[in-house]
Amino acid sequence: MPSPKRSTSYDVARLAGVSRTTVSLVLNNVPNVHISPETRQRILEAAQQLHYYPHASARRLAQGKTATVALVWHRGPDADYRDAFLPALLQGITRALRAHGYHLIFRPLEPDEPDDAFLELAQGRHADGLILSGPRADSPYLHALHEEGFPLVLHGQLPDSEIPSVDVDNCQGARQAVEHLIRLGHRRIGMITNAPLDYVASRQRLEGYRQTLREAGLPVEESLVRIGNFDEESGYHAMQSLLAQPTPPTAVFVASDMVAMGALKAVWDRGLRVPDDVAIVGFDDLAATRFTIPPLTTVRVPAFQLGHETAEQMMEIIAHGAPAHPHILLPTSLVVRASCGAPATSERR
Amino acid sequence: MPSPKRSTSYDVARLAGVSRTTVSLVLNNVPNVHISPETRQRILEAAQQLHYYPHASARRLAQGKTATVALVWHRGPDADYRDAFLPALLQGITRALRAHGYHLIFRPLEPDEPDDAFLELAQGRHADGLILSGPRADSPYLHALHEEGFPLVLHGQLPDSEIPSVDVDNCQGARQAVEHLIRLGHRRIGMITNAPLDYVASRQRLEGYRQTLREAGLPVEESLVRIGNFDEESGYHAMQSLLAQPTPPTAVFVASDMVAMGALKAVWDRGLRVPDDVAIVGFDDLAATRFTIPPLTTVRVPAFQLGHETAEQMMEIIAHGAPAHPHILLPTSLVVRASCGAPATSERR
DNA sequence: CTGAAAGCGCTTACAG
DNA sequence: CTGAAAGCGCTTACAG
Repeated sequence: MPSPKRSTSYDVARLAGVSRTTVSLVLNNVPNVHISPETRQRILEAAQQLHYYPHASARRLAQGKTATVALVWHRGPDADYRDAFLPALLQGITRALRAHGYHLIFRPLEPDEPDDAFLELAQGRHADGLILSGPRADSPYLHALHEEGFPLVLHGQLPDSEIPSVDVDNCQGARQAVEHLIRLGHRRIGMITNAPLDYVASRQRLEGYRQTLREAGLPVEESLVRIGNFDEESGYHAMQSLLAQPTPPTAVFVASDMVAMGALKAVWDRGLRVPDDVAIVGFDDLAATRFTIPPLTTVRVPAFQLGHETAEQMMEIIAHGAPAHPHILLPTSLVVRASCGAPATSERR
Repeated sequence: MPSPKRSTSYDVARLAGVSRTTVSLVLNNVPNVHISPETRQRILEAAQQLHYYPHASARRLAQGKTATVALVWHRGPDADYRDAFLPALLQGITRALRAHGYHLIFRPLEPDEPDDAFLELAQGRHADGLILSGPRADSPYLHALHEEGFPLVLHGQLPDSEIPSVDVDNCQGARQAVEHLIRLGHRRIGMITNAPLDYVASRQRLEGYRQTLREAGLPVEESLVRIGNFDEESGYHAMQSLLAQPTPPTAVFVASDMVAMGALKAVWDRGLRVPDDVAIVGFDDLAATRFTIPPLTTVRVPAFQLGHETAEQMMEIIAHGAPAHPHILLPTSLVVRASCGAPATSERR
């Protein structure tokens, strides 16, 4: 059964004895338009009585904007990892958008979809702007869209891209982890990356690790670095390989919690103990890190703030064109638990 | 700078030398309308040459539908718990919607928002249907919306509600957990609920536990039941209380993984061992359960399928009105790890 | 097989 | 301070 006929602004105008113009002006609270309080009141009452709600599609067409932003969520080999941040990120994004009266379209991009499948959202003007999370590369489509002036914000980074972006400060995060280990007295500190080095975050975390060693006057030995690949298994093998050396590291910075869980297991399986034989610091602060043995010291990624800041960036672009600060990096923080062997602040189980 | 002027169906019509009607017919592939292949071809080429994409807002207004569904995500005291399922659920929903050409609006409802804040989506026709996840109660608003014939699907259940729903079979899940413990030889099996009993899922899981004991000829003792409250702390206290009894249970079904993690800790802190002194089976199959000590045997909730089925339910309602099966329950499955003490299939660390 | 015209329900200069 | 009219860009009976 069709729903009872919706009332239109015309119905409200007739009932209130005014024109549709006036109805629109009043209901939208248009500023600098003085309308007598009585008229205003009459219109408000009529609208209420008729259960009138402006039709979104009609508004959008007339206004030429959708008051909607879309989040394009790339699913890659790091899907599990990124999914862990999705809820907090979404909360940050939607909270910020709501404050500006915007809605969010969520659009995951499956691995089997063409890389430009999300363009439809922009070309068909389903949204006024696109937040792109985890794009693989700066495709020509993306570039063209940006050149056209269509509002775009990257969550994450693309090398040499002019598209505004918001990301976590990967280099700083790595520094916090490594500085902490140095402060605890470690001199032979290894690293397992979160992912292959064609990922920007991977390179940045590695660079942060190297910088910190250098500044502390410690040697940077390539033999202490292994490349992780998102999952526990990669961490397991990487740690095995590190421990198999003649002089293994006494501490390892693993740039991903997921990878770190595999690394933890590798230490155990070799009959060694964390943190006594090998100290470990992770990256991300996933929920599960509180339940590992021992609980994992890690670098916290502020997912909610990332979402919030990304959406605010978008709002600024929609309102004023280019943003004041096109490339934003959010600070990380170290969460000290037991796996690093810092006794004072650890949360031992 | 404003983007270069978009071309309209009028531009395409002119370039192809036809009317806008024909353009629309061709581009939308309207069936049972025969148009000469040459004309068709000419229109397609014109559209491509002009980079023409139909304007979504105009289409929506003309067609009277948005091809959009909104997911209303209630954030309550169980926010952390539900967030764990969000990524897989979203993937299930969007995958199903996409197959029908629909988009998804994600709309979290914060605790401080009025309970009917989501109505705006329906009243303003921002979407053609609403998926409500975790509504607290069958509010009059909800009822009115449903009476009007507006497409509504519940993810979860509301007692005595006529609104179509999709949920996991909580009772079956509880049975699988308890039957497994009985099969392992346990006779004194306790239970800690996932939440207070005003939550439907809580009541159903408790009922499944009781039924299973009864059918196995085991006594149903209220002294072996405790009420959990979503978080680890509640599980910690509940388990303490169970163990403090003269004859504590040898196994406990904890109807939530999060609560079960607290319960695990309580067992350890009392100097007992899992599963040797107390066997534990959880519920949900959260990612973290693989990292607890020992890894948790648990009842798997099929989050992706829940999302997929919910969206399919919505599509059916939008297409044909009332669905054939208004209340759908999806099956759970037992994931055997180490905490239950079943040696054969355990995944010991 | 194709076109002229009305309509979807708003907003917004433009007059008065 | 308020209204008549045009316009947003499509789709869809209705004719021919």
